[in-house]
Amino acid sequence: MNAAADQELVQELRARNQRVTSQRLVIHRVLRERETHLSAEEVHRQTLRTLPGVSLPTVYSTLELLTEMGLVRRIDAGTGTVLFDGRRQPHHHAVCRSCGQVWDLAQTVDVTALAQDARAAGLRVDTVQVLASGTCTACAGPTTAQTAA
Amino acid sequence: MNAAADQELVQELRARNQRVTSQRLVIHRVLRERETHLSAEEVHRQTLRTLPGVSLPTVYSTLELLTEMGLVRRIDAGTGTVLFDGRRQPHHHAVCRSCGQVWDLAQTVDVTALAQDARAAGLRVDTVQVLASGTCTACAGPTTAQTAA
DNA sequence: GTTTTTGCAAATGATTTGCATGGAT
DNA sequence: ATCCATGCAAATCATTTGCAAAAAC
Repeated sequence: MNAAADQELVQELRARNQRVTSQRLVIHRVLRERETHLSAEEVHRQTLRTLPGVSLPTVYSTLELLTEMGLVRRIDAGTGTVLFDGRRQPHHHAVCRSCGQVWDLAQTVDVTALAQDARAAGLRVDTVQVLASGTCTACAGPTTAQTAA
Repeated sequence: MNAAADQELVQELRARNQRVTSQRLVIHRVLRERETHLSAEEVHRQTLRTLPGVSLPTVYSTLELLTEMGLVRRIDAGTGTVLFDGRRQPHHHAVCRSCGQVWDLAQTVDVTALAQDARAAGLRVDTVQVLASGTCTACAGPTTAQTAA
C-alpha cells in the first residue's frame, strides 16, 4: 500500500549511496503507518511481526538513519526512553513526569523568532520541539480512582 | 551571600516536612549561582569543592527533589545526559545533535495556546520547554577550521 | 566480487536502588 | 529518641559497539 512512502525512502537511500534493505523498508513503514510515536522497543516488536529475526541493534541504527534523513522525528520527553514519530505534520508533545505518558498536541506554536536566535548562535536548525511537562489527572487525583474500594 | 535563595529552599523544605541538610543547601547554591545549566556530574564536582564527600547518588536525589519543588529545571536535550538549570528567568535551549553542545536562548515563545491544549488533554502543566536541534557551525563546516592545515 | 548491513553477544554509561550508618528534628 | 537523608556498592536498563556472516550492489 504505502508505495509513496516507500519510494521516498528508496530515493533518499539511493541519493546517499546506501542500500535498500527489507529491514529499512519495514521499519520505515511501521513508523509511517502509525498515527503516533513509538519507542525503539515497540518499533522492534512491530517489525518482528512482518520480519521475524530483526535485531534490536538494527532497529536502533535504522531509527538513527531515518532521523538523519528527516523521515522520522526523535522525541526525547525525558522519560528515559526515546520515542520516534513518523507522522508527517509537525506537532508537539506533553508528558506526565509521574507516569511518563506522552500525548500528541495539535496546537502549533510560532517558533520563528526562537529559530532565528538559535541560528544567530551558530546552529543550522533542523527542528524545534515544544514539550509541556506536568502531572496528569490520573497521577494527581488522590481522591479519585487508584485506591477505589 | 545568596541568603534569599537559601531561605526559599529552607521554607520549601519545612513546608514539606523535609530536612534541611548541608548537602541540599550547597547543591542548591551551586545551581543558583551559575548562570547556566550543569550536568549531575558537574554539580557533583562543584559541590565537592565546598563539601568533600558528597556522593553522586545524593546529588541525583537532591536534583530530583529540587526539580519537584520547582527550584530547578530539568533539561533533557537528548544528549544522553540530563542538564539542570537553576536560572530564575525562563529561557529555552538549542542543541547540536552532532557534538551535543547546548546553548541558552533568550528569545521568549508564546506557548499559552499549547499549554491550554495540554490542560485540555488532562495535564496540570508545570513547564513548557522549547528545544531547537540542528548542527552547529563547528560540526557542519567541512571547509572551515577542524582540518585547518 | 566488493562493500555495506545485519545479528549476536558483550560493553557502556547515566541513573537508581538497598541497606546500614549518621544527622536533623 | 525518632525518623529521614546520606554514602557505599551493586544493580538496572536503554542504547552502543565489535566482529564475523549474509545480503545488496
